[in-house]
Order: sequence, then structure tokens, then C-alpha cells
Amino acid sequence: MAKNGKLSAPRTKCSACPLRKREHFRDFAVDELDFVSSFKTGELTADAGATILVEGTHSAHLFTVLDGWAFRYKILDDGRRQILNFILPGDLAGLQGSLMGEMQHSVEALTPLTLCVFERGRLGSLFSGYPDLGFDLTWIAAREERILDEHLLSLGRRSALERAAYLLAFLNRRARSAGLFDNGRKKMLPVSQQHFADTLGLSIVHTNKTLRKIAARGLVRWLDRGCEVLDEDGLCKIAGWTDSTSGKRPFI
Amino acid sequence: MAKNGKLSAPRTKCSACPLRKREHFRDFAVDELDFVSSFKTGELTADAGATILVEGTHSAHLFTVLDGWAFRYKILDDGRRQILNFILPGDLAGLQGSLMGEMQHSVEALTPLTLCVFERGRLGSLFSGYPDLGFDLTWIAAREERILDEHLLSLGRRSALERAAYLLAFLNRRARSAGLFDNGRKKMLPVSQQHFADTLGLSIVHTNKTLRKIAARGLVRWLDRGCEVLDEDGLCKIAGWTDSTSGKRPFI
DNA sequence: CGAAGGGTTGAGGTAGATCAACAAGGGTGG
DNA sequence: CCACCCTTGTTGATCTACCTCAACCCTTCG
Repeated sequence: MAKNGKLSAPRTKCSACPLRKREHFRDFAVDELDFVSSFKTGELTADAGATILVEGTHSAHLFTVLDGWAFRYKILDDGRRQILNFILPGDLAGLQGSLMGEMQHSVEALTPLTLCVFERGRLGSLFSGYPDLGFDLTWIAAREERILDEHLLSLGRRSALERAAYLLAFLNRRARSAGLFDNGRKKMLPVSQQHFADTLGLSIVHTNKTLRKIAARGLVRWLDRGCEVLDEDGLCKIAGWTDSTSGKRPFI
Repeated sequence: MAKNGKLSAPRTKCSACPLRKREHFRDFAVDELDFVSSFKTGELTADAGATILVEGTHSAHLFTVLDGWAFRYKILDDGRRQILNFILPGDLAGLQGSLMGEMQHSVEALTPLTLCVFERGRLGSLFSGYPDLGFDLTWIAAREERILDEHLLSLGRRSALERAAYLLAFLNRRARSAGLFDNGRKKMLPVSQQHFADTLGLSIVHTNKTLRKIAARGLVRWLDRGCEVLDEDGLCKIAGWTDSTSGKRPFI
């Protein structure tokens, strides 16, 4: 299934799911919790750099990230890579492929990763038995769409500096919402400059120069293999971006 | 509701929906047809250039395009505009806003447009009463996601020439699938060079030069306020793109 | 200790932006 | 009817943001 990945029976019970307690996520009704518990057929742990899903293949599973970072990407024949989005705790991976057949992007772990494994074959009973969960799935897909819209605006119309500032603010905000900065965890984005470059659609050299410029202004600090955002509002101002997401969100 | 738009009671009965007959779209079950008929509360016609939905507002409706072309876009404060995707017959508009509240993009008619109007308030009963339609909605959202993924790859990693070739092939393919070329209708894409520029993330001058280059190779022909694709395969080859969508697709 | 993966920096090249004209309709008001 | 404007497309000249190439540094790891 995944290079450097280890599949096991569920270790984390849905009833004890650490995500459900976090402020940003909505809780389940009791019968929904029962269903999701049975929907979850396994747990997958993967090392940083492991490939979880591969473009062009079919997968019998979809996943929710329990802990860690991953990203979705596509590559052109000659190796040019575009990172499409990042996947954080509470996010789904593989929904597109589950609904429509073949995967059209790949997914790779950015850090050590823990995922809940679901059977795609049971999606039908999710929709028929738990309409609210069906609604949630659509909601989740619509949320992804929104993120891609904003990202598209970035690539199409923002300068390198604006783009980089936007991405930093966006990632920081999502990491915080997902609870990755909770109880004293380091507020670090585990994203290398190569990943930034491939997300921003820039060369790695120009990415480096742009990120240095932002660091020189004191908005961000570079760490070993990652960075820490010091002034999210300042970044948003540079990018001309105001995030409008708020409140609790569903997850499966 | 829409500048230059006219709202009326449904004129086209769902039972006589012209889309249902087209090869590319899946048919409804009888009870689904009944539901959709009651879900459709009106019909909207709009002139080319009319604004259908506005970023930052809430809308009580969502729409399916019956005939004509529209597009979704976002703008930055200083007026830079990015077109996110085009909306053709059978496509939904306003789903994001219906699920998540405020619209985060605008929608504008590219040609005279006819839309079915649905009440967003009845989405819940769609999911609870007709799980297959709920599934279809998720499917439709996932399809949009795929398109945006490919578009993101374009903006991030393809050259101007590759990007333009991809967009032409993509639009031509979608128009054909949506049945816009059926029974002897002109095989024209009603997209101005300004629209191309705002979709490709290029300046209008460079867009013009790039499109001329493609026209000079005989892959496309320029008409008054639009263009006609002459060699879709040739365009796909330039772009390094192979479309993998196939078979029937759902719509609401 | 050598190799490999990140990050950093300067020099020079180029794809695409910006600026500036101009042409060809179409619409509108006089 | 003409005179005017506005929109859309077209083309050349110049500029610049970003790319490529080519170093070099540091840390980690086998």
C-alpha cells in the first residue's frame, strides 16, 4: 500500500478520537459515531517521505489524517511537480479517487503520519444511512474547492512575494486550527523550501530569495527543515488576504 | 438577484429536461425526477455579461445551467482578476455558498444564459430523502476539484504556450461533452482573449501573441468574439495532457 | 570520511509584463 | 448621415521578475 507504511488494526478508537475533542471540529451524534467506528477498518502509519496514494492507480481506501502532515501533488512527464494542497489532521485523502475511480494526484507524507483507513465500498451505506455524514462529505469537498480557488488566484495573479506570504499565513492558520500547535507543541511548519517552490510555482532559487526577504522583515523565522510564523497578520497584509473560515467544521 | 437577469417560474419541466437526453448525462430514477422537479423553484435567464452571484454575499439559491456559458472568478483589491473555471450546461453554480455560507467567488454570464433555480434550504431533504442525489452532489464537487487540480498544475508549472493549448483543449472537450456542439450548432468557444488572459494568469498582450502562435500552427481559428478548435489532439500534445474523464456523469 | 540533502548567493539569460500605437467593428447621439 | 466612443484584437519596443547555471556552506548519516 504505502512505501514505508505500516498497516494495522485500528489502535485509536473513534470514541476516543483526539480530533473530536479539539475546538475546531464538530462532534458526532451517537449513531454516527457507531457508524464511523465500523467504517474505520484500519490504521496506517507512515514515515516522512512515504507515498500514500499514487496518481494513475485505483485505491480501495480513503483516509483521514489523525496526526502529521501530508501533501497532494501532480507531476508532468518531464518531472515538473506542482503541489496542490497540504493535508492536515482531520482532512480526507483519496475522496476523489474513491468517487471517480482512478487517482489523478499523488499523496506523500511530509512528516511521520497516522491515518484512519476507510473502505471505499461502504461509502454508499454512509450516504443512505447517515445523510448528515453525506452532507459533511460534500461540505469537505466544497471546502477543498475553496482552498484551491484561493490558491489559483495566488498562482495566477499574485507576485512571488504576495504568494509566499499568503502560503505562509494559510499554512500557519490551518496548522493552528487543526490543533497542531496545542499544548506547547512547537509552532513549526515542516515544509522545506523545495516544497514551498513546488507549491508556489516558482524556482527554488527565487523561492529562497523571496522567503529570505520575508524573514528579513521579521515575519517568519527559519528553523532546521521548516519555519515558524511570527506575524500572521503582517503576512496577510502583504498578500491582501483575509481568511473567512470560522467556527467548527465537520470531519469523518 | 442578477443584473440583467429575469426570474420566472420554471418554463422547462424537469421531465422534459433537454440535458437528460444527452449522451453524456446520466438519467434520473422516477422518484428522483419527482424530487428534482419540486426542488426546482424557478428559472433565470440572463444576458451575456450579467452577474449571477457575487463574492462576499449570501445567496438563497443554487443553480444548474440549462443553456449557455458562465464563469467563476475572484478579484484582488486592486482589480486583478482570476477566472477559476467555466460553467457549462449541466454544471452547478453556488454549491460552495449554499453549503458554507458566504460566496467566495463571483459568477458571470459569458453568453445569454438559462439557469434552473433551486432553494438552498431544501438541500437537507435532498440528502436525507435521496442519498443517491447526495452522492451525486459530492461527485460533482469532487469533479470540480479535479478540474481545479489540473488548472493549478497549469498555472504553476506549464509555459504560456502549454497553458493556452491545455485551456483550449479543455474547453472544447467540455463544450462537446455538454452537448453544445450537437445538431449542427457552431463549434465555437465564446471566450474573448481577455477571458483567456484572466484564466491563464497572463497579460492580455502575451496571451494574444501566444494564441496567434497556436492559430498559426492551424490548431485553432479565430472568429468574431470567440474561437474554434481545429485540432484538439494537437493541442493536448502541446500541453502534455490526456483527459481521463469518460462515461456518463450525474447532474442535478 | 564521503555523499547527499537542505539552504544561500551572485551572474547572466529569457519569458512574459508594461507601454504605446493602431485597426476594425458596433453602438449611440447629433 | 456622420462623428464619436468603446470594445476587441494586433503588433513593436522596452523593461523586469523570475529562471538557470554555478558555486559554496552546513548538517546529517551511512
